[in-house]
Formats: sequence, C-alpha cells, structure tokens
Amino acid sequence: MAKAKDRARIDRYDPAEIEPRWQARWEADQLYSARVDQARPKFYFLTMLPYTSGDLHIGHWFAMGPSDARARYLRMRGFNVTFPIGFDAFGLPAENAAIERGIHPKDWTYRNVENMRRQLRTMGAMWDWEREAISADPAYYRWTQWFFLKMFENGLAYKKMAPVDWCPKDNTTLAREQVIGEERVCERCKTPVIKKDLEQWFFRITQYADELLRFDDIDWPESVRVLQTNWIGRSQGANVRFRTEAGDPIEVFTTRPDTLWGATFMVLAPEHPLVQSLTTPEQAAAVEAYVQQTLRQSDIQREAADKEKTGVFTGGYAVNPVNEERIPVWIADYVLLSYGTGAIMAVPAHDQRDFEFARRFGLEVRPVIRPEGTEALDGAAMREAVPSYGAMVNSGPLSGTTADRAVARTTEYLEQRGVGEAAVGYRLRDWLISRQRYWGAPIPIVYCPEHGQVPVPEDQLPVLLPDDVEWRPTGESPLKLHPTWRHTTCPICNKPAERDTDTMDTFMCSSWYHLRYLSPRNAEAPFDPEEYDYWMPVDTYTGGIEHATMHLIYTRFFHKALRDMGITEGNEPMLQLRNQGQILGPDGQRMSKSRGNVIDPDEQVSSYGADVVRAYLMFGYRWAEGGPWSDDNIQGVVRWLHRVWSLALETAGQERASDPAGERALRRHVHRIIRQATNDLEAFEFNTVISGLMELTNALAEARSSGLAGSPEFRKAVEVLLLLMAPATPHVAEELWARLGKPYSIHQQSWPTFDPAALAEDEIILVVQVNGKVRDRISVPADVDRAEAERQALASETVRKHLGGKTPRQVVYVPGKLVNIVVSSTPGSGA
RNA sequence: GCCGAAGUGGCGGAACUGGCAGACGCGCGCGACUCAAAAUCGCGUUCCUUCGGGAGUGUGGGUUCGAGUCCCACCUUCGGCACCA
Repeated sequence: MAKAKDRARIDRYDPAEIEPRWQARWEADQLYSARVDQARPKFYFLTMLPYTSGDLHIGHWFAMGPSDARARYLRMRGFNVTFPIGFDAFGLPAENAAIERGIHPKDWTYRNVENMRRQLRTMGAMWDWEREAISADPAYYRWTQWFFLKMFENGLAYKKMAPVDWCPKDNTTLAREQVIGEERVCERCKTPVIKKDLEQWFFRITQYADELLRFDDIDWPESVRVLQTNWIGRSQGANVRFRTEAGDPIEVFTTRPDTLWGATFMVLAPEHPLVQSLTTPEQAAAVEAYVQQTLRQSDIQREAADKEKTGVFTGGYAVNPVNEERIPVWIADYVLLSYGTGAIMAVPAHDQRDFEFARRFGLEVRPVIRPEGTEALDGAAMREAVPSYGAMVNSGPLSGTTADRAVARTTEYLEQRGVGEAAVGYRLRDWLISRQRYWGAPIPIVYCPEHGQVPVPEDQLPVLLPDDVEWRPTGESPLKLHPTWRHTTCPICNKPAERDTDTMDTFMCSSWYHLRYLSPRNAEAPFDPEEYDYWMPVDTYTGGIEHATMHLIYTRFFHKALRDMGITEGNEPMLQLRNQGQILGPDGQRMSKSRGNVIDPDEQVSSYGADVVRAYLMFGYRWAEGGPWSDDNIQGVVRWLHRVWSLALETAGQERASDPAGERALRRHVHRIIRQATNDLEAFEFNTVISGLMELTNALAEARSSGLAGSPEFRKAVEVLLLLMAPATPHVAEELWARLGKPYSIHQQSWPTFDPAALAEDEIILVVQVNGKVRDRISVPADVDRAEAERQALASETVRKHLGGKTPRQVVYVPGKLVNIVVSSTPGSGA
C-alpha cells in the first residue's frame, strides 16, 4: 500500500521536485560555463541586461526565456555559446525608491540584485554566472569613467550649455517622467516646470552620424534600421548667412535653397541668442512673455504640426543676402534651438508650417517655384503650401532655372558670393551625458582655477561615489552638497580644485557592458583582449524594440569611437538583433507597480513550474509582439507536459515487432517537426516551435493507440521529442532523458538532424478550384504531370456540376498545389 | 504631431516566395470512465443556411485565374520621441 502510493507520487510530473534538483546539478557541474576554446566555433548570445528595479516581472521571462531556448539550441548545434547576465544598477528609480522608503540607493539596489538573482535562477536558464557584471560596482564604473576619459582625450567629450527641465521651487533638475501632464508640473510639488540652462557634458555622436546610417554589416530588423535612420535624420541642403540690420550674422540651414527668393520673414527659436538684440523696445514685453511661455513646453509640444501656430514679432529685421531685401524677424516655438541653427528662413509659399504661420499673422506669401505643368501660383489665393520642386520664378538672376538644377545652382550662387555653402544637417543631436544626480558614476573631471578641465589620472580611478551623502531632494546636486567630496587637488599643479559633481547617464554604463561580461573581474583593463578576440562581436542580441533609437544607437557609437581609438575591432558590436514585444498587464496596460498590474513570475513558477511558464510564454504570444498577460491558455501547456511525461515513461519498457507502414508515417512526422522546430528557432518564431512539439506529441499518442508503442521508430521518436524539447523545457527534458536511461546531460547532446528523404510521400492532395473557389480535392501521385492533373480535375463530379456545361476558358496549374478552372471572366458568376 | 509596428473565430494565435483561411492550444458542447465530482480520454466547435450553398482575415477601393498576403486611401490599438531604463 505504502509502496504503491510512493510510486504514484514519483511517477507524476512534479516540477517542484525536479526543477531545483537539476538546477543544482547543472550549476555544480558548471554545465553552462563557456570558456575560450579555439577549437570550437563561438557564439556570443546577449540579451539586454535587466534594470535593478526590484522584482522581475513576467516580461523579463518573456524576453529571456525564449532567448535562453535559442541559446540552448545553438549549443546543441555545436557552438561554444556564452549567455551572460548582469545588472544595470545605476539610475533614477534607485533614488526615487530611496526617497520613498528612507533606504540608501545602494542598499536598495543591491538588495534588489540579490532578489533578482534568486528569481533568475528559477528560470533554469543557461546563464554563465561567472561573467556577471553590475554597473554600480566600483570595479565596473571605474571603467565607465575610464571610457569617459578616453572620449575626453580623443576630443569626443565637450561641455556646453544645454537646457534641463527645472523645478523652480525644489530648485532641482527633473527627469521627463518627473514632469507631469500637459501642464508640465513637478511631480512632487506641482510647481510649473521651466527650462534652465546648465553647462553639461556631451559626446560627439554627430561625428559618427553618417557611419551610423550604414547597416551593411549587420542583420538588424528593418523597423529598427528605419527608426535609427529617421532619428539621425540626415538632410542635404545649404547654410545661408542672413544678417541683422546691425550686421550680426543669422545663419540658417535649409533643404530648399532654391526657394531663397521666397523668404518673406525669418523665425528664430525663442531661446536664440540674437533675440534680445533684435527686439525693439515696443515689442520687448510681448517677446519676453512669449519666451517665458515657450520655456514651459516640451519639444514634442512645440513641434506638433497640428496645433495652431503662435509667435511674436521681435520688431527687428534681417537682410536676405541674395537680394538685400529687408524681412521681419519673428520668434516662434516651432523652431527649436537644438535643431539646425535655431533659426529658419520662412518661405510660406513652399513650406506648410511657414504657410500656416504667415496666414495666421498676415505675412506675405510669395511663390518662387513653378512646378511642372502647373499655372503660376498666386500667393494671395493659395490655400496651402506647394512643397514640390519646379522651375525657379521671381528669383532674380536665377529665374528660369529648371527643377533639376535649381538646388545646385542656388548653392553655387551662394558659394560664389560668399554668403552660404552646401551643408548636411542632422536631426541627431550630440549625446548629453551629464546628470545632476547621485546614483550614477561620477564624471572623472577636476576643475582647477589655473588649468581648467583636468581629467582624473587613470591610476586614481575609480572616483568613488561617497556613501554618506544626502540623497533626499534638497535643491542641490547631492554630490555638490557633500561637505568634503568635491574638494580635491589639481592633478597637474596640486593646488585646490573641485570635482565635477554630476554623474553620467546610465546609457553610458549599458553602452559597453557586453565587453565587461568578457572578463568582469579584470582589474587591469575593461576587458581581456584574448576574450575579446574570441567572443566578439556579439552574434545575437535580443531585447525590446523600445531601445531602438537610444541604447542601440549609443552602443553602436561607443563601439565605433573605441574602434577609432584602437580599443575595439570591427565596425559593429552586435551582428544580429531581434526584438521581442512587451507583455502588458492583464488590463492591457504597461505593467507598473503604481497600476498594480504586475505579474510576478515567482507565483507562476510556484503554481506551474518553470518549464510550463517558459513554454507558455513561447507558445501563447508572438515573440515580436507580446500582448496582455493572461493565464487562460496555460492549462494547455500543463496538460501537454503531463502527456509527454506519461507517454515517455509508460511506453519505456515496451517491445514490439516492427510495422513498416505505421513506422514510416511516424518517421515522416518526426522529420517534419525536426525541420519545423529548427527553422522556427532560427527565425525566433517560438510559438510554432511549441505547437510543433505538441503535434509530435499528438502523433505519438496516436501511434501508441494504434499499437506502435515500443517499436524502434516509436522509441526513436520519443528521444527526438525530448531533444527538441530540451531548449524550451530544459528540466522535464533532462528528467525524462535520465529516466529513459540516456547519458547525462540531454543538454550536451546534438540537435536532431532532419532527413529530407524521410518526408517523401507517394500521394499528394491537389486542390481543385472553379473560378478561384475550392470545389474539390483529389489525390494524385506525387509526380503527376499537368495533363493528368487537369484530366482528373475535370473528371471530378462536383467540378463538373460547377462548370455547368461551360467550356474552360483557362486552366491554371500549380504543381503540387492546385488546379484552377476558369470559365467566366466575372468572378463568382460561374457558380 | 512625427517616426515605427500591429489589426484573422468567443480567446491566444497559425498560414513558407500570392494558391485548401483558422494549424496548435484555451474556452464551450456532447460522449466515455465515476455513486458523484475533479482529473483523464474520445468526438465536435468561424458565421449564416431553405443543407443546394452563401459570407468571411479592421474599413473602403484596386491589381490578379486566384489576395490574410501586393497597391491606394482611411480607422483603431501599441512602442519611441533624446533626464524612465
């Protein structure tokens, strides 16, 4: 009695028992530790490192579980695969959480790291924990600072004034997420937020803009390449130097130099340095009020093309260098200081935004382009701008220039007269890396009254973040407030000097973490060159599409800049990129603690086991799409694994004489699924990997009920099923593999290969259509020829009925697929 | 607003280069097993139907022998927009 009960317990699929056991065994055996091995082909599989926000949510599993499955698959294919993990640990949320809970950001962060490590281990992923790196460790950020110094040494880091969102009451910089609503108020005190100029560090990413537009060497999704291309926003045109009546130059960038004679006014960004000198006393109050109003808006609000145009006349005038015409200068929020030169020549006849502005304020609309085949435009009567190219008219000496030469000829004309030249403009701005915050890597620069900006010598790195700091909001940068920290001596003259009290953007940490994974404990260098030579570049990189324009541009820039310094090799850090979508909360909204819709993977794992959760996330969603969390379908995966469990174990001891026809059919099925699983894993189509495995399971169940269990082909099929399952459901596959007496470990076996010969069929089904509608299906020999296929199709009873005695006008034959008999030119009327 | 992606049964989703729409699951219905229930197993399940068939992949057009797939216009949802990461 006790014995039977015992066996019943053991024989039931019990993930809670088998999963921790195998995880411990794999770790003890260092099964997934990947070391440099010149004899084997390497594969660097990287998945975006998680932020130490506290708890993993199910979205992390969605990102990492399928990635792990694919990394495991590649390992079975014979690659020496490294699949490292680490933590992005600096950043604003640590400070926010610290303020809310009165806990130090460092303690909060490292407590979270502990918890996340524990959670990650339950996934049974093949992480190589020896490569773990945490960006907030001094041993890590030492090298983040070192890279800053390299950028500085190589002229890629510089300081300039730039606006930040600023709360005038708290006297502090605000992040975008701390500015609330259309009204743009401070999240803490609800005070209206303004822009404030601070001197900040930038990296010259624009120097690499053209190279960043080239994607020849990399297999990245089209959507990401397009997003990056648009983000960089290269446009070709000309710089034109207008001047104020006082003689100050106002440079503008335009993509349409050919419309220069149509400039009837100029618009400056309200923050433009010349606004003050241009403004006349009568306009001063209106201009000042408008500037203040603009400072309260975000760039997105300012650029929105659908809102009503606003602006104010400065009272000043500029002179158009090609015709010496005096035109009024306005300010308007739709001109941004951060794009181009912060000033535009307005050509309302040929630019829609300028047109709307001109109509709103009664400014002249003067057409200077006549598109081919159209009447001459009448500025007063126009209802919208005409942005097309055309022959130049009303353009002084250049009138009559044809569309194909207009831009080039105007540019030459500008160059000859020394008032402009061909130029390329980018939407991309240099990368602002200064943050007025505590929880980040300090910028390793010292300000000496005598020597100015002095880099901290490399042997003095890291510049440690002090622990004893007031990180609550006080109105000042926390490091500035520390009694002693910023006081130091100049590395050159040894006289008193001050440290930079800003820290670096966390995107800086994540721009090179893939290099630190190579040798996380190296104290001599950011990474070990031998490891670099073997592992880099990253072969597959997975992560969310939301990183398309920031992290994924920054890390490419970083790599290219380091390449030019001789630190890295090759043009790109990551060869293949694939993006997964997001798992939303059950309410269809993005998961967040404040919404209370976060799905905790721990609960799912304790209810169902890691294998079920992994397989369910692969099966239930399109990986590239994601979607709202729901566990409605998870029972299907639970049932599937139970079925595999009993199928494998109940048939284990059986022996049976062969049944050639049944076995051939089973073998055909097995090889079809091998092909499908292989192709789908290659293509990151994880849902059909699992559905294929379910189909194979169903085929095995059917084979068992038709008495095939125990036959050689059946046993082979069970083995193949387990091998194909190993990447997705590593624990149950390992357990059943062991119970079938196979050698440890299933994860060290080769991936099954597919035999095309096994798929050959004698008979195929041809679809027969009449006028494109399916009317019958006929079984024909696989090698049937056209004449025979048509003959059999026309012989079909239902087909004859639908032909209604008419003679076929056309017969379309697609070998192996269908015969379509067309009797009428009007679709459907033949029926 | 701009850039990008996606819209297919009651639900998640499948459909290689234009060729059987709805694979695989969930849910639901019926049946078997059971005293009963759960679990499990089997069968069915896009909608309408006068049982001949007809309609059907966000909406409206178009190309084609044939369109979920290609083209044009539109609608809705999601992601990003430079200090969340």
